[in-house]
Amino acid sequence: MLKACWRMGSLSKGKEVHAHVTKTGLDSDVYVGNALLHLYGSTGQVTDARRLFDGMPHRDLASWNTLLGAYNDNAVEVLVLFKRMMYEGIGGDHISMVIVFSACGKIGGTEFGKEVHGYVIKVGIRPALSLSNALLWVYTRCGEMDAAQSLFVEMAAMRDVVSHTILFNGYVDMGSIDLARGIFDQMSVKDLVSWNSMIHAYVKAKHPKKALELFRKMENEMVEPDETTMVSVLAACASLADLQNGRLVHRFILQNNLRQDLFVGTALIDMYAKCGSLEEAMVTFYKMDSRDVFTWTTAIEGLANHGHGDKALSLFTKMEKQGIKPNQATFVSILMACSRSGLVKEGCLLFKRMVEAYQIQPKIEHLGCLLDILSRAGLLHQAEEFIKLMPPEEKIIANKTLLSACMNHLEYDLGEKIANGLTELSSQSHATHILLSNFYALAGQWAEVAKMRRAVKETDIRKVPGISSVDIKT
DNA sequence: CTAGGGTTAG
Repeated sequence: MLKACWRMGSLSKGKEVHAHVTKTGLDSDVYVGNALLHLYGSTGQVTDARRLFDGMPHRDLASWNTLLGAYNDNAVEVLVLFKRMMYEGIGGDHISMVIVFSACGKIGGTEFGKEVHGYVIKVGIRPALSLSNALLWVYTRCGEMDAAQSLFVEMAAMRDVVSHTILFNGYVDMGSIDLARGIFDQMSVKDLVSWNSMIHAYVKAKHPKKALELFRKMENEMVEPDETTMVSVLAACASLADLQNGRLVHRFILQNNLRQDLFVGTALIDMYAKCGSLEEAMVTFYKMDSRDVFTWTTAIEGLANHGHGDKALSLFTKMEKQGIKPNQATFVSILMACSRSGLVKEGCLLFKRMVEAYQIQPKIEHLGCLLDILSRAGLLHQAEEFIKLMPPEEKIIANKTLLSACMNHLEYDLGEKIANGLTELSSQSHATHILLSNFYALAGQWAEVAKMRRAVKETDIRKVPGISSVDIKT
């Protein structure tokens, strides 16, 4: 009965059964208890699962494993619970270990993983395939590809699709995409996940054409794509700015009855916006029946990139009204919108709100946007003050931005101050010398210009084009 | 009861 409930994912029916079982006293049975645990765990009711577990008169290993499984999204809780298991003298089996290893991989800590590995050897749990795969995953997640490779070799007799996929994804994370492809091509059995992984790897590595090529190959081999495939393929179209192809993919999604979930919807919005069709992006946005912070941020970014700062702002306001909490990426988009559209006051207020109301630590992207906003508006002294708040390693680039702004606004005095600072701060970079040379030329300080030209010649033998002409933006 | 894949940012 309870099995039927969890297969249907019906929590309410399960609760009815739970009540009935409690009345008849059947709930003291371990099997019934475990079934209930699974029901709550699989429907995301982790707190209920925990309460039930704590109140169970009898528990067996399956009860512990089921609770571990319920905590699968919370790696720290898994490790805490496992420590308690060891403390209470409950020896885990290979199922517990798979969950625990997975948690170690998510946290990325090798120490605990190694500790657990030692425990597995000590207790003598047979390294079943699932356990070896989980360990393989821990190694790849911790960047220990040598260890992963040798474990993979040890597993030669029992490797499956999952082992291969874990290994080549490890190489992808290291940036060795060709190595990854080599493993992928050698796999005699490929499933949906391995295809999706390899396609996505090309998208991540900025090889969108190869991603699309592989997608076609997947179709030729009659493997049915799913939503995850579509997200990667849409991202590939977006980075190629290939609207025709993007529309074809959209049609493909509709024709094959693939779900337009949050991921697919967001990828569609991004694709249309990046391919230049803001209208289709916004139609997609408004058609979606649920939207999360990614969806909103993507739409705001699209509006910003198309120069609609005002619309981006009102969408941001709408988002807040709907109770969606913006994150740091949202603020990058909205500040970018302000910077592009010259919305000085709004940009400053939003920056303030980000720090004060949302307690988001400004990252260099945010600082850069605000600096841009101030510089373009000619608020150069405020920009100068602002640079003082930036981390030292960003000050050079920030001062270059400010110096360019000084040139655009013909602010020689401040410009000279910045230029002097830059001469001291800066490494002997070409770009800096050229910028300084241009500034001094604009300010009519020919002695300094000569000095900078000499510096340019010293740092590079190559002739730098354009050095003798002064670029004045009008 | 367990393991591998997906969305935002010059």
